Amino acid sequence: MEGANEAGRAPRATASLHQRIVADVEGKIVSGEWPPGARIPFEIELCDFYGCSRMTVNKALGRLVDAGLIERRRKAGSFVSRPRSQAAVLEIHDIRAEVAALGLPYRFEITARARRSARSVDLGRIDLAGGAPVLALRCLHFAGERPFCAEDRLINLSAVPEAATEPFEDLSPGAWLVARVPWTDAQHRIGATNAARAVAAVLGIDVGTACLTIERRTWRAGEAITSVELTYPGAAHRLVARFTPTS
Amino acid sequence: MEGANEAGRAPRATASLHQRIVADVEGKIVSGEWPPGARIPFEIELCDFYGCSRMTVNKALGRLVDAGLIERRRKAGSFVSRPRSQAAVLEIHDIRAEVAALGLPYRFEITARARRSARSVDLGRIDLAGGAPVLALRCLHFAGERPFCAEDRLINLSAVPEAATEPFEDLSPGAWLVARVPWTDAQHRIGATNAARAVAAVLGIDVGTACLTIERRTWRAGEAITSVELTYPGAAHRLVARFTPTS
DNA sequence: AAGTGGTCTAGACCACTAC
DNA sequence: TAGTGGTCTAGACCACTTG
Repeated sequence: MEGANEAGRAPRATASLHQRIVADVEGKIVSGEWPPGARIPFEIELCDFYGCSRMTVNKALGRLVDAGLIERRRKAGSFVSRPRSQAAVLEIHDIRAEVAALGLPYRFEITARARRSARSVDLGRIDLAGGAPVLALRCLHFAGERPFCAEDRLINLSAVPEAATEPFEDLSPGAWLVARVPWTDAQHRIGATNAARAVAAVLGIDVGTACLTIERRTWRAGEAITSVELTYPGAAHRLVARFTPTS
Repeated sequence: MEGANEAGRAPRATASLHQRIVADVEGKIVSGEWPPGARIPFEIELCDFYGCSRMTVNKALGRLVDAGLIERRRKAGSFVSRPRSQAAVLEIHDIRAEVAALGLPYRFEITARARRSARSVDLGRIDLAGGAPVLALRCLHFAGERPFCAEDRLINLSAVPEAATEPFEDLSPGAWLVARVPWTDAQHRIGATNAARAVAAVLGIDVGTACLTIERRTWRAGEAITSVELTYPGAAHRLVARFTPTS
């Protein structure tokens, strides 16, 4: 075919044509040349410009829709999106990896462990019926000699019965669960609290020190798997998130 | 064509065929039926199964690659990805929207405003050469009668000269920037700090109260746009993030 | 060497919607 | 109603990688 020889295998071969179209249009948008709300060329115009078929242009523009950079309306055309809510991708690293990133040796200790039926105090933390069997764990993570993070976790033993007999010697409860139990949904709540006496004691900080708390609940197919509250000494820790374009 | 009549316009018409293929494969993966590392059917096999052309299957699998659910290797086939790092999507709402979500009336006040050349103290906060013109703003956001969040912002006037004369009457500086300046990269740091006297005074809280701090820096094409530090009274605020599968 | 995915085409029909 | 995007096809060639 003519188009294939003319543009599809163009000398700048390394990138495919639809990738080049994506990059070109993206460049026009982020540079401000095509500002939010502007109409970008119709598919047919881009076909002429790049000397390719409509499918190729359509594929490229489809990716830009997925990326949230443009919106398309039949008969009207394609328009540069107006940014709506920004979304940051917060990577949830394993605590071992967080400590390793600091260049410090990592270890953890299980400081409390109890198998029990879910009590009323648990029900606010994990999405269970009263009386369901749970495993309650407390765990302290160290970076070098210093406590790095205190963990308070509930595991739903109906969903993960193997946890009852797992010693958690090599892998921390979090790492063990991630490796073993696929999750389909989860929720985070991130906040700041003044360290209560008990937390201050285990973390080796003064009472009242600001701490970053991360509460994470995980479900698989609607069934609660685990709920964990992580407490980091505030001065010693920052969550770092990388932005992604509107999505 | 035979395929088009048989499956393309099937009775379950509402979703397109490639969307249905995406949903089907995604279901097999998240349900665990196709565990991480498993090979999924070849394109040709899926073509037979759905009675469609290779392009349609290819489009669907391409989306799953983008979503990080599968990886594809020529000659070998397509495989369910092994989860790497978990990532939570943290939605960065406009503060007005956050307050509105609480059902409270929103307003903000600009409490300080200065145009100056970047000083050494600024350079740690924003990615600029010394002497570059910046706009320094302090802003207080209210939920009802109570202070909700204190904002301390620097704007690079080389990148956004219009900010110099913008009164920020209708839109807060953050909302104004989001609407006006497309960003290409940004970074967040989330931490906890004990309220210093100045912050405690403006937020109406006791000195030492744990506060959630969010530091956000934004760039466009490598040029710093703005840097903002938001301080929320810790007890009054939680960041909520929703999990997404591996990405 | 064979088989897979990666890409592209030229055309088609349809649905939606702006005019 | 006309024009746009949404979707799909049947075939083709290529590049890569595994066996």
